[in-house]
Amino acid sequence: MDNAEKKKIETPTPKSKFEDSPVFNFINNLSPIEAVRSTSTVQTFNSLSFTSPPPVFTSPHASFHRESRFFRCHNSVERSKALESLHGSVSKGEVGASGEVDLNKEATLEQEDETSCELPLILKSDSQASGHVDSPGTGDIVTEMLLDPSGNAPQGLDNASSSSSEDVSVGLRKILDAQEENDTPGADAAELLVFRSPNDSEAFGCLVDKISSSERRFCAGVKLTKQHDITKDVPANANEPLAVVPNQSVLSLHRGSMRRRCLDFEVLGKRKKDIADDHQQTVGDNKAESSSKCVVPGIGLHLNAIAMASRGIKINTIHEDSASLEIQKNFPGSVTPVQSQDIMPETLDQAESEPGGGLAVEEETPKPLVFEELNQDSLQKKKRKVEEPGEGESCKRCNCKKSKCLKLYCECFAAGVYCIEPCSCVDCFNRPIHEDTVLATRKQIESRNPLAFAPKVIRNSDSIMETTDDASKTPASARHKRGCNCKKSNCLKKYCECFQSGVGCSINCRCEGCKNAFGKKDGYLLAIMGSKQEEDLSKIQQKPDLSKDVEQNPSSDQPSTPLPPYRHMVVHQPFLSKNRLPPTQFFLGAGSSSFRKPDGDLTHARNEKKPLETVTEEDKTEVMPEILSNTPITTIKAISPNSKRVSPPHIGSSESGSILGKRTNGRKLILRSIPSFPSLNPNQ
DNA sequence: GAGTTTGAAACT
DNA sequence: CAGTTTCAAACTC
Repeated sequence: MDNAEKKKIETPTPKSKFEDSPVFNFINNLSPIEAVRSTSTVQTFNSLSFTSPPPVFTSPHASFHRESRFFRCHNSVERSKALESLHGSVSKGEVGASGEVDLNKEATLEQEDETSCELPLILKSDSQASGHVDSPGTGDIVTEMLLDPSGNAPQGLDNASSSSSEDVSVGLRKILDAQEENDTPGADAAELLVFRSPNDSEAFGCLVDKISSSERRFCAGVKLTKQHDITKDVPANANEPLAVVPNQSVLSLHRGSMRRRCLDFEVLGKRKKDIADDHQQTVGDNKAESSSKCVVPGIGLHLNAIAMASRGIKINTIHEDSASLEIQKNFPGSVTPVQSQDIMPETLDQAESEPGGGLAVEEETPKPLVFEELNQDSLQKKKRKVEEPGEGESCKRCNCKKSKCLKLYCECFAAGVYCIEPCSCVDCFNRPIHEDTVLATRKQIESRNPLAFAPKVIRNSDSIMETTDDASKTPASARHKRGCNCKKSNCLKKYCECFQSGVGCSINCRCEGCKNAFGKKDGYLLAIMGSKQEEDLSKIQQKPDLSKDVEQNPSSDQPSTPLPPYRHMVVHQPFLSKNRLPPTQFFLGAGSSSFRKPDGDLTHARNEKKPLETVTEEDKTEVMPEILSNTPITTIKAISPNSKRVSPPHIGSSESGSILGKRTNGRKLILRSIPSFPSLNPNQ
C-alpha cells in the first residue's frame, strides 16, 4: 500500500492513469481534512523552504517545536525505547527490506547531501520536506511532525496516520538512517530533532514552566563526540577548522543545545552508550574528555552556561552603560535560560569546533551570523584569553570536597551540568560515567524539592523595567525564587543569592539589613503597597474592561511600562512568546544592563518595537507578565499613571502569595504559555 | 594559597 | 517548622 502510493506520488503519473492507480484511491480516501493538511503543509514548506534561516523565523519556530518535542522525549520512556528499536531496525531495513526502506534511504542520502552543507539542522529537515517533492508524502508528514510537533504537524499526522502508522516509522527510520550513516549531518539531524529542544525549551522555560525547564536542562545532554564528528565531516579536511567555521556557525545557531555539556537523563539509549564508550576509552583520562567538554565555554547548559554567556554579552552591552558597569562586573548575569540560547549556540559551537576553543565573548552575542569574521587563530586566541583568566567565570567549576558533587552544594550539579576537568572537586560523581548515580540523586533531591533544579531567579518581562529611571534600578520583575536569608552581608555580596543573580530582594527574602543594590526588600514591599493603592484607585476610576485595559497598555503604555526593554530584546529575538518569557533572557542578556539603560533608550526601544510586534501579541504578553511578576516597582507612582497595567494582582496583598493574586496566578501562567504559541505562526 | 566568613543545603 | 550541622562559595589577607 504505502509503497505503491508513495511511488505513485513520487513519479509523475499521467493524469489519465490516476483513476486506475492506487493514487487515485489514495486521493479518494483523502478527507477534507487532508486538503487542509496539505494546505498547511504547503505553508510550512514555503516558509521553511527559504533556506536562509531567518533568525526570526527559525528561532520562534524552533523553540516552539523543540519545546513540545522535548517534552515528548522527556516524558516518555517510550520514546527512547522507540528510538532504540527503530535504531535497531535501521540495520535490518538496510539489509532487507522493503522498498520503503530503500526509498527512505535514498531520501536520507539526498537529505544528507542537501543538508550536509551549511544548512542548519532545522533547515535540513525543512529542505528535506520542501525539497523532495517526490519523496513520500508520508515522509514529509513525518518530517513535518518532527519538526513541528506542536504546530501544524499534528494535523498532518492525523491525516497521515490514516494512511498508516508505518509511515511514521518510516520517517523515523529516515532520520535514524541518517544518524547511522553517521556522524554526518544526517546523524546530526537525528540528534537535533531530539536534542534541540532543550535549548529552545529553555527559552520558553521562563515563567510558565520553570519546573519543566529545569528538567529540560538536565536532559539536554550532548554528545561531544558526535559533534566533533560533525565538525569533521563538514569540511573536507578535518584539520582545518577554518573552513568549517562558517558552516558550523550556522549549524550551531540552530542547535546550540546539542553541544552543551549537560546531564542527559532522558535519552540514555544510544547517546548514553556513546558517552560510556567515550569514557571507557578515556576512562583514565577523564580529564581529556572533560577538557574537551570544557573547551566548550558555555558548556553548562543551565544557569551556568547562561550566566556565562550572559556575561559575555553583558559585558559588551554593559559597556555602553558605564554606570552599570560596576554592577555588571560583579554579576555575571542573570540566569535566564532563554537568553542562553541566543548566545550559547554560537559560543558553544565555536568553542567546540575549535580545539583550543574557549569562549569568544565578543563575537557571539552581537552578530550571531558573522562567522567569517572569526578568524580561527584570532578566535582561539581570544578564547584562550578568555578562558584562562576567566575560566572560573566562563565555566562553572566546583571545588567540592565532600559532597561528591551530588548535592546542591555543588554548583555544577545544581546547574544540571557535569563537572569538567577544570573542576577541583574530589571524588566527583557528577560525571557522565556515573550518570545513573547522578540521575538517581537528582531524583531524590527533586522528590524533596521539586523546584530544586529550577531556576533560582524568576524574571518577569513586564516588570523588568518598571523601575523607573530611579537609582535603585531594581529589576523589578526579576526575583529570587526563594529569596535570600542573609544576616551579615546586607545582601551586598555574592553570598546573597539575590545579589548574585542581579536581582532585588523581595518579600520572599528573610534578609536582615537588606541593602541590595538591585532592589531592597523594603523597596519591594513599598512598591507593592504603592502599586496596590494605585491599582485600587485605578479600579475605582476605571472600571472598564480589564481586558481592554490590558490590551491598551502595551500600546498606550507609559514609559513606565516595562515592555520597552523587553521589546527591545525582541527585536533580536522575534519570539512573541519570548517576549514574556524571554524577559528573562532579555533581562539577563541585557541583563542587568537592560534595566539600567537610560530611559530614553528604553523608550526608544519601545517605540521601535511596537511596530514590529502586533498589538495583539503585545497585549498578550503584557497582560501576562504583569500578573506573573511580583514586580515591585519602586517608583510606581511615577511609572504608572494609567495604573491600568499596574498589577492588580500584586496589589492584592502585601505578601508574595497574595501578590500574585489568587485568581490570576495559576490562570495567568496558563494563558501565557498557550496564547503565545499560536500567535507565533501568524506573525511569521 | 590559606584561612575566614557567609549563607544555602541538608539534616534532625 | 525551627534549630543545627554540613558544605562550598565568596571573601580577606
